[in-house]
Amino acid sequence: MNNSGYKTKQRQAILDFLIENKDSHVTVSQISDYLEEEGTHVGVTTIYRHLDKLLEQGLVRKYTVDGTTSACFQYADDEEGCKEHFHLKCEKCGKLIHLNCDHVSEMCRHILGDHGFRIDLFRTVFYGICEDCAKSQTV
Amino acid sequence: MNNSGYKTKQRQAILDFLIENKDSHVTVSQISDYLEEEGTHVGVTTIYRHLDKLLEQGLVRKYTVDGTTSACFQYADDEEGCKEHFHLKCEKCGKLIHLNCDHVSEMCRHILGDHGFRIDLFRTVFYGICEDCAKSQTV
DNA sequence: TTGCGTGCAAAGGTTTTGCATGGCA
DNA sequence: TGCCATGCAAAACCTTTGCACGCAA
Repeated sequence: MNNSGYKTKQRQAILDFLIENKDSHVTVSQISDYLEEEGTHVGVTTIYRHLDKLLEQGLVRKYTVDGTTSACFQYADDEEGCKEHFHLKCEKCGKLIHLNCDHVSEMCRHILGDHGFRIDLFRTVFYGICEDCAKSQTV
Repeated sequence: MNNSGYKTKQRQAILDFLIENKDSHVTVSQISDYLEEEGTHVGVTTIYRHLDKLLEQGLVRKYTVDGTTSACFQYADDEEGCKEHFHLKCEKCGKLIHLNCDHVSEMCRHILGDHGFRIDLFRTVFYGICEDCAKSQTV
């Protein structure tokens, strides 16, 4: 039943990094760059292959964020909190804000209950203008 | 004030196809293939460039759908109201739902008030699964 | 005629595949 | 030892850019 294959240092390094960053999402190049800096070189081929396996096992999620060219991966923490994770993307400065908010979670349930639409939280991005940019713009 | 440029048969052919398929989304290669079959060859470069312009003008929307590698485009009709309501995009059937809902508007104000983020309603799209697809999927 | 529009080719970036070697069990 | 894992190189894609030519106004 254990289909996770051999225990190798590459697999562990990738998994460690994903877990370490489970509150946000990372790209393959980010994983690659980080491991390189750590002194643990892992070929991108290996990273892609492990991510594919982890996807099948449901240990990570894959999604694309509008405006980016590469896929994003995030460790799939099965515990409560992580499913209520939203993204706010500032159209001005490009900043990506990770938002945990009860109001938004509730709206989500409302849309499912009253409109029958199940929102994919990991894929949905709110576009707009962040606080900092709004300030500097108004001036 | 008319920034739509010259009237060319390529531009018209692309626009026609988008309008014809305004109920779902299409990829660049689908546009290219269709026009090729129609006997109207249009280079992909031209298609990309027109789509970029149409995006700027707000005449089309751009999406990414999980499982696909290429971007999806959809004609944006009824321009008016779209600045005042949300959009739900079904990842299964491609349907675009225009949602007028007080709950959601309120959440919008909450995000502006408590998180300082002004959501751009025209650009923001909620990805997910619509009621019909959810039913047929569960069987 | 003027200047944008077009399309080919090439470049840039991400992801996948082939194949020989390396390493876990 | 037997296999899967790894990583390099190359291929396969999607998208963008450079440049010369075409065409709308």
